[in-house]
Order: sequence, then C-alpha cells, then structure tokens
Amino acid sequence: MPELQGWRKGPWTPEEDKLLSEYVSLHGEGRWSSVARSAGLNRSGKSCRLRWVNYLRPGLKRGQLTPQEEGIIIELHALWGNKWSTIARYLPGRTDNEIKNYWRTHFKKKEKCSRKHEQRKQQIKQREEEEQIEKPLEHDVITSVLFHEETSIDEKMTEEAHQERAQQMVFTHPSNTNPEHQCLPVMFQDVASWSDTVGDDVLWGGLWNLDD
DNA sequence: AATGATAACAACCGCCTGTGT
DNA sequence: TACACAGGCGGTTGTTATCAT
Repeated sequence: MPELQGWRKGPWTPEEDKLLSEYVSLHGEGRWSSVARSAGLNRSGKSCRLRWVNYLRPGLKRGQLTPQEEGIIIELHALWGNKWSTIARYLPGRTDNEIKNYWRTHFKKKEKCSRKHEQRKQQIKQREEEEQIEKPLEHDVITSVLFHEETSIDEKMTEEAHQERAQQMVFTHPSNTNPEHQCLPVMFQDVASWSDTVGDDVLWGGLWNLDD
C-alpha cells in the first residue's frame, strides 16, 4: 500500500512541479504510479496525476471565468448535473476541479433562494393535483421547464441524448482555439446576457436546479 | 488597524470502473 | 470468471486572499 509507505502530502513545491513537468514532457502522461517512482517524487500516483491535470498541464487557462464560460457551465449543469469532467470538455483550458469549485462558491449562495422556491413548487404542485382535471399541456411543459421538476431531463435523458442535444446546437465559441472543442450549444451565447434580463429569482431559483 | 465573513483555490479521500492477468 | 490494480471522477476539506464592517 503506497499510502502506508509515507507519500508526501500537502502543497506542491516548485521543485516537485519541475520534476513532474520534466518527466511528463519526456515520457508522456499515464502510468502515474511509475511517474511517482521514476521522477524521484515522493508523491502518490494519484497526487501526481491531479497536480498535472489541474495545474501543470499545458494550455490551462488561469484566472476568472468569463460570463460566457459561466453561461456554458450553467446550461451544461442543467443538462448533466454534477458531471464536472463532462462539462469541462466543453470548456477548453478549464479543469473539472476548477468548474466544480466555481460552481460551489458562486452558486451555493443561491441555495437559499432555491429552497424558498422549492417550497413554492410544492405548493403549486399540490394545487395542480387538486385542479388536475383541466390542466393544459403547455402548462405542464412550462412548469416542468421553469421549475425543473423531480422528473427532470437529467433523469429522463441518457448521456448520449444529452451529448446529441448539445451537439445539435452548434456555434463557435470565440475563446476557443481548439477546433476539437469548437462545437457548443448555440443557446450558450445568450445565457449571460439573458441572465441579466431575467430576475435572479427566476434564474437561480427556477430555471436551474441548484440543489444537487 | 483589527476582525469576521466570504470567495477562490489547491489538494485529499473514497468510490467506481476499466483492464490486465 | 475472479481478482488486483491503476486511473478517473465527484465530494469534501483546508488554506489563503480579499472585502466589508
């Protein structure tokens, strides 16, 4: 058991970063446990991988996410939930860890609002059940979209269907230099500006299911 | 200037899955 | 087929920076 051998933990030093970068640039990614041994790092393979993927890998963007990236995250989270690595594939240069952290810090504060809404949702649901008889179809759809009911698209759609849906709506992301990742849902380009238009209550408490 | 609250970031942990034997 | 292992992923925690009072 490597952990029992006393792998180093905690923040990486510049020397360790250098060793890891040099080793990976020479031998490539993968075989992380042997990287740890061969590069002379007293780190677990997992730790090496994480450091490389989240920090040392070339092409990583640092700094604040743009409103556009934010919009993409919101939309993809609505589609896929906490599939951070899947979401990260649509944000070149951003890591799943970064997106996950961003989501937690930025949208956690909206939970209160979301809970308030949840109560409202229950009330509406109850009322609807009472008035079941003459409920028009459109009403169902709007309610489902706006309030992201328990039987959400997340549960109804398969991963493949999500991917398909995302790729059907294609546009070129301006910040994207990797042609492999230039296909993104067309709706994303409007999310940021649209979120300014609609109220916070509607956006955070209604459209997006913030409760994981 | 001191202090508390919050945001941002880095890293670890545990579980799951894929793959080789 | 069963098992062991490595790697990947999401959840969580700890630390540091920044802002408000």
